[in-house]
Amino acid sequence: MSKKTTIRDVAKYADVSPATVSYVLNGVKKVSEETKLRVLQAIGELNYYPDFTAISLSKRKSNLIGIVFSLIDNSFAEVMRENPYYNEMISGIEIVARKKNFDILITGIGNIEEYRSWVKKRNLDGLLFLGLFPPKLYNEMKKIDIPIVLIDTYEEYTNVYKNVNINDELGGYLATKHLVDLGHRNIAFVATNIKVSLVDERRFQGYKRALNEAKIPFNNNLFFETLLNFEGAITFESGYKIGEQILESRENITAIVTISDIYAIGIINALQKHGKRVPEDYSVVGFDDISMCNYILPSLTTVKQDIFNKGEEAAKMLIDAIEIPSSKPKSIELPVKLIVRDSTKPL
Amino acid sequence: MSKKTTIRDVAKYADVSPATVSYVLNGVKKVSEETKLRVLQAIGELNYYPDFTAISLSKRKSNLIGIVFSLIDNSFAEVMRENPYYNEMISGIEIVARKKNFDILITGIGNIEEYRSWVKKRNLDGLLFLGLFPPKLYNEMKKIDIPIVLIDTYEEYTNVYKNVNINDELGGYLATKHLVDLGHRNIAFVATNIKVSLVDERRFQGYKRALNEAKIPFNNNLFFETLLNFEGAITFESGYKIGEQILESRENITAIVTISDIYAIGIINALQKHGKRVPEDYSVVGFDDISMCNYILPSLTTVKQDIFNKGEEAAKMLIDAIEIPSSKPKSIELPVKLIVRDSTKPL
DNA sequence: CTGAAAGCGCTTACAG
DNA sequence: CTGAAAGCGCTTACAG
Repeated sequence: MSKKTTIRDVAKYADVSPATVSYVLNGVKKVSEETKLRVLQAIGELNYYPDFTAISLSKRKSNLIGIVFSLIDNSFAEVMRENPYYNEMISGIEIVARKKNFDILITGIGNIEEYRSWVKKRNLDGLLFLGLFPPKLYNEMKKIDIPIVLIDTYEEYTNVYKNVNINDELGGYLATKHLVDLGHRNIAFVATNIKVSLVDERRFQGYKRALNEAKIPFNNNLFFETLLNFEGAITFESGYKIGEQILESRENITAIVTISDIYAIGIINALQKHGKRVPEDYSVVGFDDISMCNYILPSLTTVKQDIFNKGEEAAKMLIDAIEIPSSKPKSIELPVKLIVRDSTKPL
Repeated sequence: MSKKTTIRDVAKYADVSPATVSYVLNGVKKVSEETKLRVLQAIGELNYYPDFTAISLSKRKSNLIGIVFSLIDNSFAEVMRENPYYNEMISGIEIVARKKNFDILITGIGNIEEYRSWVKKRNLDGLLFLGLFPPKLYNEMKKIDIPIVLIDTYEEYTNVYKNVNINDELGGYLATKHLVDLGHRNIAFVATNIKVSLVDERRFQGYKRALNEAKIPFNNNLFFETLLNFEGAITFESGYKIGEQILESRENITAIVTISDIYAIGIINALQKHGKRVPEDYSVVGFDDISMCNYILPSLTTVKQDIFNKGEEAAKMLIDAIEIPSSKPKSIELPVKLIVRDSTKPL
């Protein structure tokens, strides 16, 4: 194996100093056209690629973005495993990161100590947080002086960090309004946990607004939560269990609003396995519009959000913040849209 | 913002040289118990975290593993987007990487030039390739002197690199045998492209072996391919289209073997939308056993592979190779298992 | 057992 | 417009 080509080799070859090579590489200072050409040619002939590690060390900038997942069982396994949601998001992030010459590092964070050491060790330029984290972590974040963009989080943190969200309240409203318009009155709402997930809380507000407008009183027996703490993932399995609870309910439920397509699919499966039909017996609305929605029977009515674009926007925001460090906290709110398919029908 | 704590600060605080701090950090050479204690304490009190960038530069080792996806449209978007397969795999990789103090960098590779510069720039310690790449890339790989583990690839490359696979031939055999045992004779086989994907080719061999054993002649009209080149992703959509082709077939097909659950689900959807029933009119077998298989109706009979474990094994193999560079090319073949659910029935 | 010094491959005031 | 030199934060022969 040959020795690595360094800036010094290029300098020697082009008969200039390493500093000059660095100048042309960085487009800094005025280097004469003639010299620049010689250097560029040397770079080409020697097949030279600058070493990012060295650049990071001397520039104090790594061109590395960390994507942080909340953890379960010491791996982001559970969170990502079933839900194509995260695939899409990461895809969006990656595409803009690469365009801007950043690489992405993915990790799950199990505890604060792990987080702290990880960020410090790697000299990350910026961080993207996906989803919900324990409050302690947000405090820890403040101590670390790099740009952070939060995705799918609300409330107190919003005022401190940048973030990108969708109009969750409207999403909950549209889903519910759709069912109300179809004549449904006993509409269940299925969330993870609205105390813990402010995203779900907003959607729940939208649900209540739609009921309110239709003069339908809120009935707490129609409200279902799947999780008790931060450690829950959205899985088909927990959707399925909620489906069974709905079957046991005495509230004469005819329609169901959920905060995730995964839940909706799990619920529908439970209903169908117990001999109920969708949408004849129950109308069901999902949330997200993952591609699968089109390929189950019945196809799933859902609130669409552009997850890929969410990833893109978050990455752009972060990279902007990295490049112009003065930028202030701000929020982007992306639109949502109701997609009507075959899992809902008039009562 | 306070200045970063360096090894020098620690050294000063503990009243030793930076070299000594480095020794205790690396557990190298014998440092006296007493000195070591002082250093450790200084590290704790100053809240010191070694800078990986600096370590990388001086050790010539980044503790970074690259996960490389094959690309479409300049992002790994399409490949990953619909298929939870990759989630699981990455989860498995991440969990062992983190345990061993490696971080993972994710990228898609659009062209060779991009690949080359990416690997060189980042001083990656090792590479994991997911899926299929153009032959040119394999040649390029050889030139770069770092450990590589290929996942889901076969043939000439196998002899050069390490890789982890499953017993694909057996998978194809088990799926087909199951249908044969149920009395089916006209069994379709759906692949991406067996010229391009040796994985699919092996499964196809298994399919033919099962037919052979049952004295059923191979009928080329029962063989369906979805892709024409390297650029295809496995999507519900292409499964759906194959489903429509199957409906149009005059071969009196009663059963279908596929190389992916995603295809199977797309196919079933097409069949159902056109008024056919599964398994009454068609028995369908998937491949992979993604979690969704349990939550569609009918639940999907499939060939299970442990994707998570595949990721773990690949990461272990790679890290071993990084730590003991002498290790030779080798292969791991993971088992497969038929999971019978409701999408298949006796003819 | 411990430390001074050179080096990893780049960047960047500073001087000319 | 160009270069010598110091520095980024570590590691590692080498010497003692």
